[in-house]
Amino acid sequence: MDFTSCMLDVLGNLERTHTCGELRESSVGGQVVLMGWVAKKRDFGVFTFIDLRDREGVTQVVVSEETAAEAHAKAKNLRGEFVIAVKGEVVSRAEGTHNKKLATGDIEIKVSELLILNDSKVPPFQLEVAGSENLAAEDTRLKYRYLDLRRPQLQHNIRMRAKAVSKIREYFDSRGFIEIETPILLKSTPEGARDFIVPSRIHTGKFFALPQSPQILKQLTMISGFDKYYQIARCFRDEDLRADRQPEFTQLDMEMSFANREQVYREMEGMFNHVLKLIGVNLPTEWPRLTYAEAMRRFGSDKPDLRFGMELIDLTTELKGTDFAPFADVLAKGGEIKCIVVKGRADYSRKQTDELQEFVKRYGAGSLAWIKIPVRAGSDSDWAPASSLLKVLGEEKIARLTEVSGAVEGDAVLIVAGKKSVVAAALGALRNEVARRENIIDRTKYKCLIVTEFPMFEHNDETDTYVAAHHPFTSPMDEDLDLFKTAVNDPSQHHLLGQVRAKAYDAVINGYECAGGSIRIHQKEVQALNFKALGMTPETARSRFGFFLDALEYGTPPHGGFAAGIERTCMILVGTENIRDVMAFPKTASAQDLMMDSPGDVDEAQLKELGIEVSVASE
RNA sequence: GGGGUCGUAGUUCAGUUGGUUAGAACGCCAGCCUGUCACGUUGGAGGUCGCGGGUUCGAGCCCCGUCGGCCCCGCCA
Repeated sequence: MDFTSCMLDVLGNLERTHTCGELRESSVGGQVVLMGWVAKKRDFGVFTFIDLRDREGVTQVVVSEETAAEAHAKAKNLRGEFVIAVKGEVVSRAEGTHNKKLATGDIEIKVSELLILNDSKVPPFQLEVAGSENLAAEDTRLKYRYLDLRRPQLQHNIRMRAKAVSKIREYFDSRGFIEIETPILLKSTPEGARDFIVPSRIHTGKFFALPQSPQILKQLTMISGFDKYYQIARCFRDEDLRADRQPEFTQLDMEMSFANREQVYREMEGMFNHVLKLIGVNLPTEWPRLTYAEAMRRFGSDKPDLRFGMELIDLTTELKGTDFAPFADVLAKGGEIKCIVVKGRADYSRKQTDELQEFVKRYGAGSLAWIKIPVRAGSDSDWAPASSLLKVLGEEKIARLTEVSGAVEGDAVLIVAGKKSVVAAALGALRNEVARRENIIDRTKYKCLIVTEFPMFEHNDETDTYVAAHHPFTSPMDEDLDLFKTAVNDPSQHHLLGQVRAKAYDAVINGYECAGGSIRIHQKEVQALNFKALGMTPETARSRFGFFLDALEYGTPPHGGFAAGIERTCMILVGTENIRDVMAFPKTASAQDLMMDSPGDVDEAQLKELGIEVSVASE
């Protein structure tokens, strides 16, 4: 037993009357009991100020030697993060000692009794520091996540998340959707992301898999006749992490029968509009729609941030027939040359354009060409745009490109040439990067849209095969059904698969893909066609999805739905770019939990019982 | 799988061309203080410079390797 624990008090029958965030001038004169953590102690000898903190706020309490000698003696022993209860009178603060920074700053508690309910070690980092840049490094805070969560910012984020989920339930309940829980222990399907697998003890050598999403199960609830389903579903994907990706995450999962795309859009819009009201944002009842093709053409992205313009401009036509070899080469291979215009940055330095060049190279672009149009000073006869392409294209061509780009004096034009997918990826990312650097994004704006008509398949260049762009139950567009049949059944027309569009869609807010979904295939013939398109034999399809194919044969209604990322939605609600800011107990970028130190070893006995032997590959 | 970047006191950081005893602020500990709220004030403690190896008379600094955090590409139906 150490020294401090000898002097701990017991709570007994004492009951808290108020939180640390609610007392105001109107409560003056009342007797109250507050409980919380010591955020700060200011000792003045004969009296002591304590900032008492709980989840609702901070209240200043005063302990005076003169009026409460015993409590004052105890207060001497208080340290940061001690847990205390104080009993006392709410008093108005003296003239000139009000604290405007505190919601409770007009009053304080004149303590008559003080209980030390628990002590605390000195925290490994300071919970309250001025400026987020002085916060302890994230790994330190993650190791002591329970302490980091005491910070008002994280308290706010986690509570906002709870409110968002509550709003989602409120919305779907009111719309006649039924919440149905689906199993966490499922069967592995080697499609898509890597599964987390769980060994079965009873069936030694067999494994469950954790859901990447409850996709098939929610479709089965439609076949079961529930008509409208939703679930706040935990999902697991064993893939590498990012600032907005964790191995386990939560999604709002919904599905509805007898619905067309517009009806699903309405629920998607309705839900987000309901949730965004939490932060006082009113999104349009009907969101703008953009086809995938148009989004890629204009923004180089299937999740464009519409809070700013800076759209991609096509220079391909203007450069047809150029004898500049790199461009001619690109055009001969069916590639394209596009640009963005950065307003007012004709003053980009060599260092800055070099940095932007390095940036686009990450996306496979060979280089970044530029034109800078200086502001003409009076009757300057030597005035001319500067360009990295001046020598190879000539002054006249540069002038033409400038005109086509729409750039004016003072602007910079950034040009990328290459394969269509590379140009889109590089310029789409560059558009966001430049907007961030130039600080042209209005953080008070919320811009949403629905991206429609995603491609049904993506081409894999390495294997020269087509893979499902969404998932293998996504319905093709009615208009593309004949094209789809031809592409699948005529091997010589296989490449047409790349042109088939799906009834798939995403909801995008401020450049974040917040939800995605599709109308599903409900007819077994079309489903069989799709498996064939993906290179699956009927036998393979049966072994993987037999139960589902069986179900499709018993009167499956037309149906569709979507899934929305809870974390990404919350990131928008609280204005963070870090997914860990909206999860109570997140993992690091290497998929570890620094607090509980997981993943960890298991006992040899446990492995034996499961019939598992671990052989770590030696190097 | 690949790339970038960071790692110095409990925390945030500084540390010059490789050169004496590695510094600052906050925090912590002890004392003083009747109105603070970033309290003030006096004094004090606190370091495996991520880890291992190498070069050198001498390494926080240079080289090689390794571990970890963050970010990005691939991946994420």
